[in-house]
Amino acid sequence: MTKLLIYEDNPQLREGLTMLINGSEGFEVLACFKNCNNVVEEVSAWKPDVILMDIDMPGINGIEGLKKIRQVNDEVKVLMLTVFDDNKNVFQAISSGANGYVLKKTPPTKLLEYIKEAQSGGAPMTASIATQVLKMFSSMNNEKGEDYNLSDREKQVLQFLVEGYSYKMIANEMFIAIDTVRSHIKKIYEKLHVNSKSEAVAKAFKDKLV
Amino acid sequence: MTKLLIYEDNPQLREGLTMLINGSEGFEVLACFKNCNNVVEEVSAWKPDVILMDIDMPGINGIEGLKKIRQVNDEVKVLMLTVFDDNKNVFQAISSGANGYVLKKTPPTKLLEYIKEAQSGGAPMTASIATQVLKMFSSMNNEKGEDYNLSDREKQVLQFLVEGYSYKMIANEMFIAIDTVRSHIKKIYEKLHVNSKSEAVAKAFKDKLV
DNA sequence: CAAAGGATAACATATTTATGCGGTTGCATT
DNA sequence: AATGCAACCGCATAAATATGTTATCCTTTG
Repeated sequence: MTKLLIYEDNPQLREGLTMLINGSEGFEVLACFKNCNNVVEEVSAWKPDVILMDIDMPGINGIEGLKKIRQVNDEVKVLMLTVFDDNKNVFQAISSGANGYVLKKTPPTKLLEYIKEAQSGGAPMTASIATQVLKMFSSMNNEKGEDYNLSDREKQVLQFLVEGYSYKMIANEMFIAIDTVRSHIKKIYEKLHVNSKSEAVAKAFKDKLV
Repeated sequence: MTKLLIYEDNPQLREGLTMLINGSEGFEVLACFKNCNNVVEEVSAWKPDVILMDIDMPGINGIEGLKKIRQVNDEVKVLMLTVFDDNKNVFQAISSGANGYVLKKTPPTKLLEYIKEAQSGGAPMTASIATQVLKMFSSMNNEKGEDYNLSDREKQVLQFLVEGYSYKMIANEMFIAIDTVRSHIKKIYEKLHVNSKSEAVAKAFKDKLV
């Protein structure tokens, strides 16, 4: 039995969803709310498996509600409902920990499928949204490149630099003399074409060496 | 009618997939190949709607094959098939332009659904993989967090630090005395709770202050 | 108006870093 | 056997950095 909570400000849609879901084998709507004002308490009290969360709500919107939930509960699956598939919300919702993102125009049978998919750890998304997510994903990817072929030891040293260690501390951590640390670092600078600690650190981040 | 190409080195699986798909209403396997050596030509010649691409193949693997395809064709949907749901491949595949990523153990009926979903612009993924994608997505976004409320001038200075400038250079760039640069940097260190240039740089990257 | 805080600047000093040079050892490839 | 290379170590020196203290000028805000 999949237990749900519904957050939706529109009374018609709220009723419609409730009837649809309660009328389906294996699903049960525990409660409905028209805003997220007490979302944390409600989720704690009802312990649902899945939450249907409308995005466009007056007061605390769905994304804010989701964030509140995630501050105290990483387990419950949250399926975002929305009319529009606009980029900004999708990104926000997903990076705030939404488990799925579906349009309200999704046909009833499909919606039930999505709920089950969310419950079992999937990431149900309307096609148009899935495409957006993949686009964002691949566009933000940075296609590293340079190798610099640092030796193992050099990589370790660079790691320590990135973590803010001084030469002395690195020498201690690695059980080598400080002059050896110097040697390594000089080599690293040559290979990365830099000539200061902070440049090396910056390059390490930029080039995803760490 | 959904037209497919299949790339899969294992003969049994290749046959099995072909039979499954050809035996289903609305699907047609145009051709099968056991490697990606001529993938570009083959795709151009057959013009499939969807490609099933095994990841683990000898020679040119599925990811490389995908990349080759994407260099000349952004339209065709590519569904990656794999035995393992290991992180690295998922990331690579998606950022190389895969439309979906499913495990080979996916049951036949589900697979057909996935194919249709891919064709209609969706992003079909096995649940475990979808979860990974969302995790990556949300971890890489991070949403700053700390504010540190650096003043405008301090932000500028930090920016220069990140770009590897020395105090002297910063003083020149900003038309202020080097001692003023010191003052700013001391303030920055206090606010960021660090005490060296490279730590500040690292923190700037980590917290996306730059 | 007074307080608060940002931006500017100077001076002093200890520590750290960058860079040059030199070297030994041990392992793997040729 | 010879070569190359990573890893190790030392010494020296100039430059840069970190830290403290103090002080002026200006704008914002209660």
